[in-house]
Amino acid sequence: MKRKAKAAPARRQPRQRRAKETVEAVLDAVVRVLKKHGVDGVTTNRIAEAAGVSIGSVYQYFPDKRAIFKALHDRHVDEISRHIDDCLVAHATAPIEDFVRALIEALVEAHATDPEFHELMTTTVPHGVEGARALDVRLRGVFRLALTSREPHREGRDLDRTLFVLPNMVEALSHGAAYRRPPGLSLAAAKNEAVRATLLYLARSQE
Amino acid sequence: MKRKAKAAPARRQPRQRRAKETVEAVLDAVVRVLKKHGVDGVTTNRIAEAAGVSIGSVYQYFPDKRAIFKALHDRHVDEISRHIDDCLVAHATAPIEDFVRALIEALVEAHATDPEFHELMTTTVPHGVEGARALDVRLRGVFRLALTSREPHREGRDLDRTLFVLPNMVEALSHGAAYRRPPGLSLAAAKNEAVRATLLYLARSQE
Amino acid sequence: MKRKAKAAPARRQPRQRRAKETVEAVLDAVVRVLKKHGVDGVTTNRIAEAAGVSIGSVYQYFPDKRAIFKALHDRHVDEISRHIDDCLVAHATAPIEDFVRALIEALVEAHATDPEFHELMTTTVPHGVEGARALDVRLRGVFRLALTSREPHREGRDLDRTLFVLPNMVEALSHGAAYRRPPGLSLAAAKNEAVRATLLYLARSQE
Amino acid sequence: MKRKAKAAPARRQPRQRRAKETVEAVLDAVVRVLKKHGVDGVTTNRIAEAAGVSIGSVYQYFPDKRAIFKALHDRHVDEISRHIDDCLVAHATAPIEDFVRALIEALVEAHATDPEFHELMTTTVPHGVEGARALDVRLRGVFRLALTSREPHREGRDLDRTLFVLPNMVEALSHGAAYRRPPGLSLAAAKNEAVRATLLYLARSQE
DNA sequence: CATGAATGAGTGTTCATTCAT
DNA sequence: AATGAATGAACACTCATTCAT
Repeated sequence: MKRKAKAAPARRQPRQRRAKETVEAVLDAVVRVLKKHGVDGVTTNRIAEAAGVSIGSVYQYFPDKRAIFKALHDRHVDEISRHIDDCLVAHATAPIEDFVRALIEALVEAHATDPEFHELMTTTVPHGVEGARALDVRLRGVFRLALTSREPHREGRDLDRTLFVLPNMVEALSHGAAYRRPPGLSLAAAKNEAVRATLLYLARSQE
Repeated sequence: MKRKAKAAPARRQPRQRRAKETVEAVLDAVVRVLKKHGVDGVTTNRIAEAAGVSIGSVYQYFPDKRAIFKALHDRHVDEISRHIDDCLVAHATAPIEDFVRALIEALVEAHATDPEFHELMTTTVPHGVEGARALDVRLRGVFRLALTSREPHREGRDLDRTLFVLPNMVEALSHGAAYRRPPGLSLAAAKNEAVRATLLYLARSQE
Repeated sequence: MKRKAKAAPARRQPRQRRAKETVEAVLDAVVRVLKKHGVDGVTTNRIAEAAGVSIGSVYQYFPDKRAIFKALHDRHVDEISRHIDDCLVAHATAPIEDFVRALIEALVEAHATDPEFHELMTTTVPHGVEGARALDVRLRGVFRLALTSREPHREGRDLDRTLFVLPNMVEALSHGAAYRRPPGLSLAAAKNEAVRATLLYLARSQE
Repeated sequence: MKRKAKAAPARRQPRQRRAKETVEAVLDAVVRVLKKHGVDGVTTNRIAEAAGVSIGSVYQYFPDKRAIFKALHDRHVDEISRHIDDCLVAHATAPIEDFVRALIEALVEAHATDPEFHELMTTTVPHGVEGARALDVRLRGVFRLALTSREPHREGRDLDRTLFVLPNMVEALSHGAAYRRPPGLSLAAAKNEAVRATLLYLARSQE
């Protein structure tokens, strides 16, 4: 019974795995081509070659070139989102300060791994307006959760103000620590100061 | 000798005026084309048409297409820089808090005038890495001046940390107030909170 | 000896039936795709999908795309040829006028069944030069037979002239009656007039 | 006065002449490429090269490839139409038989000049359905005029029937004489027989 | 034999740039 | 200096065809 249902997944699994692999290979290839040839040097054929697949296969998985860039941005957002979520659940019951510290450290870490790539992505690769907002919106949602679960009485104007400053501040300082530090400031020092500044604000956010 | 240099001035004045006008017309045209056709719809011929000049004239003033985008970014940076400088001199002797407040208000104002354009510029128009850093660097210089002129004893690590947080914070909150507010928060409220957060940090920046 | 020839038949029969079915399915699919997507929309993959077979199977029966179109044309020519032959044998001893009438009626009928398809075939689907001539040549042969069997003395110039006009006339008026009638003329009326005009010529063809 | 009005045409004339020349060069190039490389070998770049213009210039005058083919067909239809019109006015007061004879001779002549090209056009180059009908419709209009101007009392069913047969017959026999003759029949003989057959029908068309 | 994912040569087309007028 | 027709390198993308499964 249910033979079909059983048999199908067994075969679709490798197919989906293959697809996933190809998609990943293409996105990784974009990064490599981007670093080597610059934005204007990123052609679909070059991507295919760098990915080790045929140009036809690229178009099997992406409707057009823009979709490739979009997928790359989305992958980044997804990765960051995963880190954010991990922090959220890991410090669900801990003081919010711990969560904020962990969050900033995770974000800095994520962007410091390959700052060149991240900077190229945000400054040269065209990404839609909504793409730029995605992380901001997500961060806001997470902070809303983190705050209201701990201080259920907070709401309205006061909360809105805090939820305006926190995401923008955390994102800017994380990026800044990763690749916009003043010369002479270490990554660790920048990270610590980012945390300190954020907690400082958080402590007096509801005045 | 120097005949050329002597003969020219009489005619160069009008010529330079004409040139300036054309350059401005082209840059304004880019903005219009950008809004109407999207980034991918910005072609040099379309720019020329929208500017009311021939494509040949565009190339009289810009070596290539990238230069046009660069000039547009530069114009924006210059405008912002002018605001920053104005604030700096206007509050040279006033408490630093007054300067910070005026600065943020000026920046928010500048970006709130045409948020659609500014967001398009930062998210869709390719701008070199150094272009993205220009404002950051400038802001850092200004803050260094503002701080050291008032508190000559501040220096080293402490100062670096402050000069890391302040520019990133001010820029992010200014942009955020202009076009990344949470729904339900007014521009004025966001601006005030941006100021409050910044001053909060500033007050305890040297701990 | 002839082992292969002996062993195969038992299995070849069903195989050939299967093959015939697939070929027919493919050709029918071309017609459907042609009507729905236009000539430029006729891709081999779309044909395969519409035929309910894999693209690989299509290439099992057709060496390349042109062969598919050729087969479609051939099928049409074969069908028409069958009608022509039927008329020929059915009126082998009858007056030639009866044969001509029956022939034209059969041809009109054949093209009036699906005029859209027939018009698309002749106007948009590329068919080799020889393909276009096939029916003309066949028709000429049939008329030669029909005439010489009845009037053995006819020959030479006179016969050539008649064998030039008749095929062209019959074909043109048959197609015309099916899908190039003036507005306001019924299919039946056009058919009758086509017969009348042809018989008129035939009656005085040897002057 | 009216200086502008006078000056402009003087300059637009050469521009339009140039445009016309380019368009003609492109269409002529298509014919050459078609004969040398076959339909599938007709690429836009090859056309441009054969025409001695850049591919960019081709696209200055034609929106896409199909438009090039369409223009080629249109040019043919226009040329034929001109011949038809010439016959019409040249024999406006002469007996209709003279007009028909002149018409067929003109059509045969027109297609016999380059039968290879004309046959390729109708059998291999994709042309829209309406394109195929254009000449038929035009011919019908001309015959209507020729008939009603001479025999004003003809109308209705009778006229419709005649206007169905004549265009189809004339077109088919003209094409046939040009490149579908039976082997052994000269062009002149075919032409004469085409005329004879048409006049035969015309003489008894209103029975 | 059937399948359909993968291939990649080749195409139509764009658009930044030039240069004769 | 201004013009804008002409250029052609280069690109995104398609689709006939193959072949491993």
